[in-house]
Parts: sequence; C-alpha cells; structure tokens
Amino acid sequence: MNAEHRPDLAVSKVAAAIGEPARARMLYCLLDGHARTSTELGIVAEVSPSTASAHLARLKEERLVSVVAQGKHRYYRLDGENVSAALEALMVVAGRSTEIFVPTTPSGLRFARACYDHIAGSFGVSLHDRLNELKWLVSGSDGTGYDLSPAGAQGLAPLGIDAAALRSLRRRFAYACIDWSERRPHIGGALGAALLTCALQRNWLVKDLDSRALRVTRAGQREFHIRFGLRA
Amino acid sequence: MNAEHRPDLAVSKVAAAIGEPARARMLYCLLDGHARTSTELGIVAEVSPSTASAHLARLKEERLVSVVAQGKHRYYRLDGENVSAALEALMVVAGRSTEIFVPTTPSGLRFARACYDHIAGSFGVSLHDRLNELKWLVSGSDGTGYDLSPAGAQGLAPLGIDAAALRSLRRRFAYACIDWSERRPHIGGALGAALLTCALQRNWLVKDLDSRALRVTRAGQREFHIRFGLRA
DNA sequence: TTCATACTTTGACGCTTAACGAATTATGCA
DNA sequence: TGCATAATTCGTTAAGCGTCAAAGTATGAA
Repeated sequence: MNAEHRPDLAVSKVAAAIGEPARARMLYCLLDGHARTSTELGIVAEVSPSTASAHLARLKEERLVSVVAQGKHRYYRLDGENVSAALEALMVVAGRSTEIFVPTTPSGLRFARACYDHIAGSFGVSLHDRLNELKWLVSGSDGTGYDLSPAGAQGLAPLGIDAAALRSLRRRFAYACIDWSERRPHIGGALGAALLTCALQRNWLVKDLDSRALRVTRAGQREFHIRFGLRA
Repeated sequence: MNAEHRPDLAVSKVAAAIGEPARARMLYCLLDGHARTSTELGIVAEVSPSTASAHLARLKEERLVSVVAQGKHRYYRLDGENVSAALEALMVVAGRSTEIFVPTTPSGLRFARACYDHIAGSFGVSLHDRLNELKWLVSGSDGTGYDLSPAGAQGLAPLGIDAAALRSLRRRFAYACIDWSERRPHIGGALGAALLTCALQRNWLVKDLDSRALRVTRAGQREFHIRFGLRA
C-alpha cells in the first residue's frame, strides 16, 4: 500500500536487494569506486547477461546503483556514499573486516584496455597526460574537444598518423573520454582510434583474447618510452 | 566451507536475513535496545508464534540477535552495536529515496531519541556539539574515538558520572555515533550511556512509552541550560 | 506427579523469484 | 544502408522460502 510510511518495510526491500549472492557480488565489486558495465558485472557475479541485467535493474530501482550511459555502454556504480557506508556496515556485522576484501577487477583490465576503439585504463590516462605535457595536444576550437598542435602533428607523423587525413573524417577528431575506472580522461575520437590502431599494428600493444584488456609488449614499453617519454 | 574468502557471500546471507519484512519489523522494533520475547516479536511482525520462532532462529544464526533464557522466557535483543549501526545505515539508504519517510518520523523521535542506549536525535547532536565547544570532549588516542578532558571529568562529576569508572569498563569509552536522521555525530559508548542514564534518573529526559522517543522535561530544559549552556 | 504455559520443531502447501535462452531494441562502425 | 556488439525484455522452468497447524520439548506451578 504505502510502503513509504513503513521504514522497516522500505529497509527490508533494500536489504533483500543486497541479500542475493549474485547482486552482493556485483555491489562488493563496485565498492572500489570504479564503474563497470552490465556484462562485466555479469561475469563477476557468474550469471548470464540477461540475468545480470535483471539484477542491475533491481539494484537501480532500490537506488543502490546509478547508471551512466556512454555510447553503447552503460556504466553502473554505487549510488552515493550512503550505499558504501551501508555495505561496509553489513560487512562488519558479517564478521569480515573491510581489509579482507580485494577488488576483483582483473588487474590487466585496469591497467590498459580498449574503450570502443581507443586506449583506456591507467595506461590510456598516462598517455593522455603525457601528450598534454608535451603540448602535442591542445584544447580544440569547440572547447570540449582536443586538437593536435603543429608539434604534435610532427611528432605523430613518423608513426603513420596523418593529422590532416584524420581531420577530414566525419568523425570527431579528438576529445577527452572520461574513464570510469580511473575517473580521469583519456584520448577518444579519431585520434584515439589511430593511436590504438598504430600501437596494435606495431605490436606495442596486444589484445587479450575475448576481452577488452590490452597488454603492453616489451617493444611497446621501449617505443612508448623513446617516442613519448612515457614509462610504464 | 570457504566462506571466509567470499566476503560478499557472507554479507548476502546477513542482508537476506534482514531483507524479509517480518524479520525487518522485529529488528527495527529491537532497535530501541529493549529485549523482547518470541511471542512479543511475533505480534510486532504480525506472524504466528511458530513463524516468529523460525525467523528468530535465523536471525540468531546470522548473529543479528542474541538470546538470553530467563525461566521459560527467552529474551531476544540486537547482538551488539554493529548491528544497530548496520540497521541505521540501511535506513539512510532506504530513507534517502523516500523523502516522505523523514517528515513521517514523529517529531519527538527526531528531536531526541534513544539510539541503542544513548541520546540521539537533534538534541543528542546538540549535546555532542556543546561538549566539544566546551572542550570537555577531546579526540581519543585511537583517533576515531573521544576522550574526556580533565575539565570534562570535573564538569560531569557532579552528575555522578565517574570517568575513571567508565574507563575501566570493557566497553568503548566514547565515540562519534552517526545519527541517521541528523546525519551528524552524537555521543556513543559508555559515556553516552552514562549520560542517558543520568538524565533519565534525574527526570531531565523521560521515555515515551513503547517508543524510542525521549522528551525533555521542564527540569531538563533548565538543567541542561545551567550545566552545559545548552538551550533547547 | 500432573497440568499449564512458552517456545521450538516438523511437515505440507503455496507463492515468490532467480535462472536461462531467444527475441528485441539501441548504438556504433563500415 | 547493413552488420556487429551491448544490453534489455519476455517466457518458461525450477528451486527456495515464508507460512501455518500440529506435534514435541522444556520450564514452572499446583
């Protein structure tokens, strides 16, 4: 009837939402503050994509998670500090200290991974920062995007990245793509795609099978260091 | 088996235990710190005695309640402050979405109420703030808790509150207990309990029947003002 | 001892809900 | 435009769980 007037009832619905193993796995995976997609959380919870979707819908309904759509990905994260506080309080009751918990995201997926078609993860963020430091990347005319400085165009030319050609594409040249695991920007758009393509072609990065994780090869470590002053 | 290595699993069982309306009603009824029998809790939860017994068995298994047998009565109570903390944290999560809930709270319950065994509500928060202002309450050695300064010990001695005696208890001396309705700290621990006991004994505060609400008496208004400079 | 009370356990019933695959929608890429 | 991927919705199945009445256990009183 009017559940709003029954605090205990309202709480029981929230607790029931947490009190299902698959959903609990999702929530405690998100406790590290990173946002993850439905499929990622499905893998963590060891359920099928459809089941994961149903669980996330319920968690969203109970306002335990919030969702941000970025392109065709939907990123789920805990909805506020209150939720983490409640999850931690429950952990105390369950008799497990908070330190036992280790975030279950595969480390490879956090270090470097493909976001659509460009390089994300902490490595992608480092690359973004470094190109800014070098002033190869400058603010674009529209304010939100990026542009390549003359020095940048010159620096990337040896890699077969033709700034003029990229600019002629209908696609957006370059922009700050927010990384939901690092919460910091990396390079998206045509330039970002060209960087990833180039790195893959030259075997500086290799894709892990059946996953978005990227691995930096030995050659990649050397080349990224020489050409960008970037050290992994 | 290997539940120790799965914090999420352990938590989901606890949350599931809370996430059943009848059990939630029992738990939130026990939040006032009183112990109750199985039949009483069955009436509160609106289930038959046999069902109540089954629910309580489960709550006991998850260590959410503890039971003491006295003659043929068995008294159930919340198993520690961790449990009340978790229940209140869940209340915050559940209450945030339904803003209706807060106004629905009896105003007496928001102004002053008992949190487990100490004074919460806006009055409890005021008292906490005032004792800090007076520098009677100082940060404890462990960083999270509070300690009583010499001035504080001297100020509370006339009320029959013996700081040394409280310190000798196994219980935590004093700490900032977060209040779900105010979302600000009030005084928990042995000192908080002593303050409530003292105020009740001297009739500065009276308990409303069958509820956690506290009412400040006329004498209480005068005394809190005189002794702490606190005005209601 | 016998009875009465307080509570728990047992067993059967019915409802809720998690699980999956298949089909559908939405977005991005060529 | 058509193809591929991400994610959701739908329909069905199966398991789990809450529910109660009745039988069982324990405590206290006559």
